[in-house]
Amino acid sequence: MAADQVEQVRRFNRTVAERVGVLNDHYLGGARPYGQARLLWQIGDGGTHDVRGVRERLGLDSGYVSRLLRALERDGLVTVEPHPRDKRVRTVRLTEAGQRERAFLDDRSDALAASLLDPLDARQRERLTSAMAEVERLLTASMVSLEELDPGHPDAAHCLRSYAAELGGLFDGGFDPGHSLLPDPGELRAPRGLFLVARLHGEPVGCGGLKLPAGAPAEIKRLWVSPGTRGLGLARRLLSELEAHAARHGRDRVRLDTNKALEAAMRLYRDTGYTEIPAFNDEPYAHHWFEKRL
Amino acid sequence: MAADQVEQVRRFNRTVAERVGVLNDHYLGGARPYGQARLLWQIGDGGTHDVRGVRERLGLDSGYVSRLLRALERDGLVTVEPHPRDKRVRTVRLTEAGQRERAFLDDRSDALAASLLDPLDARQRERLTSAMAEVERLLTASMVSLEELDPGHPDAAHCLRSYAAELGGLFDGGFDPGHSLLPDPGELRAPRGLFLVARLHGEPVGCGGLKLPAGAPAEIKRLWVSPGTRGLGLARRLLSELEAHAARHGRDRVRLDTNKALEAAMRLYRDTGYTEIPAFNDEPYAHHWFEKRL
DNA sequence: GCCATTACCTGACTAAGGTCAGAGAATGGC
DNA sequence: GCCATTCTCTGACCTTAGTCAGGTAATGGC
Repeated sequence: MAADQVEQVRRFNRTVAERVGVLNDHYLGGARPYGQARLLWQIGDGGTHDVRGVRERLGLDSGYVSRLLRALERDGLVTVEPHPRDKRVRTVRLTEAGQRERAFLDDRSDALAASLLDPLDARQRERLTSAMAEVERLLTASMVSLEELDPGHPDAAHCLRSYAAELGGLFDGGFDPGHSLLPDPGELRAPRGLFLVARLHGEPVGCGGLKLPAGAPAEIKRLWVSPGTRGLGLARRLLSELEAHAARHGRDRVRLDTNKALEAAMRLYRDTGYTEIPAFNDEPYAHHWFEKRL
Repeated sequence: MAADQVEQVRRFNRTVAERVGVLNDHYLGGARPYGQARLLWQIGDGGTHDVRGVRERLGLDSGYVSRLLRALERDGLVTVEPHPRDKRVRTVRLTEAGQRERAFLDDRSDALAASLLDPLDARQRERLTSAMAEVERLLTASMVSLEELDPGHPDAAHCLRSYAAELGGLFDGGFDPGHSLLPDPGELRAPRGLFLVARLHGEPVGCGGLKLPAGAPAEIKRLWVSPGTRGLGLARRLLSELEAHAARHGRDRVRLDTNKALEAAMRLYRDTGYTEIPAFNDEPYAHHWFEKRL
């Protein structure tokens, strides 16, 4: 890794995290302690929420949240009631005053953002916001982790279901994995193959499988990226990781088949060094076959 | 201001401040409390520093710093000694253990930065770091504030000295403000004119003066931006602010003269709507004269 | 030599953010 | 109906990051 890139990231962390933090304190501080504000924000704007769920999303201690809720209750910003169906669980909702407070915090946040944009001219604002979007996008991409999972794992299954559902909508005549050449994802289990799941904040957001048939090229299967995380280069990363696994298992070629409806996928294959070859299987859903030498 | 830009800035603040913060805690937390780490960092890598100076740069309470120093001293990371020439002042320096600790924090910071870059491919790293540099640059630009100061104010005087020193190096035959048409910056004092100083973190980093002669167009003088803050659009901002002042004082034209050595300045003038006109004064250091209708 | 000022230290205090170990009530599986 | 589990709450406790009001020693201007 280039040292000047590391240095740039460090400088960014220092200046931005610090300066934005200072401004944050200036604009939002004083109004309400950070913990309470976070809670207020998470509870949202009117609906009821399980305390449990809120706690989980914020990753806070149960006792701590309880105390924060008492504080907000004392100030008349929230009401807490037992869940109608499970009286162990308690639900929380904002009162009108709570919604006003939340709107106030919202305004302060807007004011903070505006104070950053205000001294800049139109062109600079444009450049700042698009650079911010880029940083955000790439940081998000870098928070995605890949993990080798059993295809039967709930997260893997989730991805496979999403994959099938999406293809069902795209292919003429739908898609039924039971009719494909890979009716059983168990073929993507060691030692006959492997299955990778990509996660963002713990949620599965993509997957890819590799078949490792004995004495034959490895084969990419079930490459999928969730709609919300496209454009992060995730498919490319899954693909290159699967290729690395294939190489580690002694294969010098990787093959795959794909459907004509999957144009973005085919573009990816061509961009990353795959070339189209004649059909090497009789997968009913495939129109194109590709190969790459590793 | 565009609402979607405000929204983008807010999203950026949330995700970046939070995510980088979390990673920061993960990598740097536990090692040493933030306050101590900051102090350790500021004391630097071997030399001695006045406690006073360190405190000032970090903007911390004297009592607080004293306590932090005691803690670092207890851990054998720093030694504190009276200043040889002024025994009220105390100087602090890192011990060897302190330097090791600082190097350790340094490594952790590098590891943090690397952990962000690591999952990305070369192209993405390139894009991330350049977007980070852009964000940093523009946020720095937006932290610059303009203030109307008396030209005799120490910060104003600092800018004027720097201006003269720089021109002295650039012009054939040097530059002596005493020989220019504005020997006395007092002409840039209300009601005959005004003087703006740009500050970044309190330090003066640029200036610009406006002469408001009765019954004549306003005149831009002494426009200067410190070398370290060039490329932030600061000159453009000073210029447009001065023009706004001129308009507020009822002028419909602004004029200025400049030296042929100041190519960047002339580019700026042309870019922002100035057109070259015949000499309107006999300024000995000028080769070009410009005017803009407001 | 006096005295205001400067630099630092100490003690007392505060608020926020958080952890941990139960207690108590409700629930679900058997 | 019993019992382990789940969910929330409470009390006790801790660390960090400060702030504020003096106190002490050294210094510099007069």
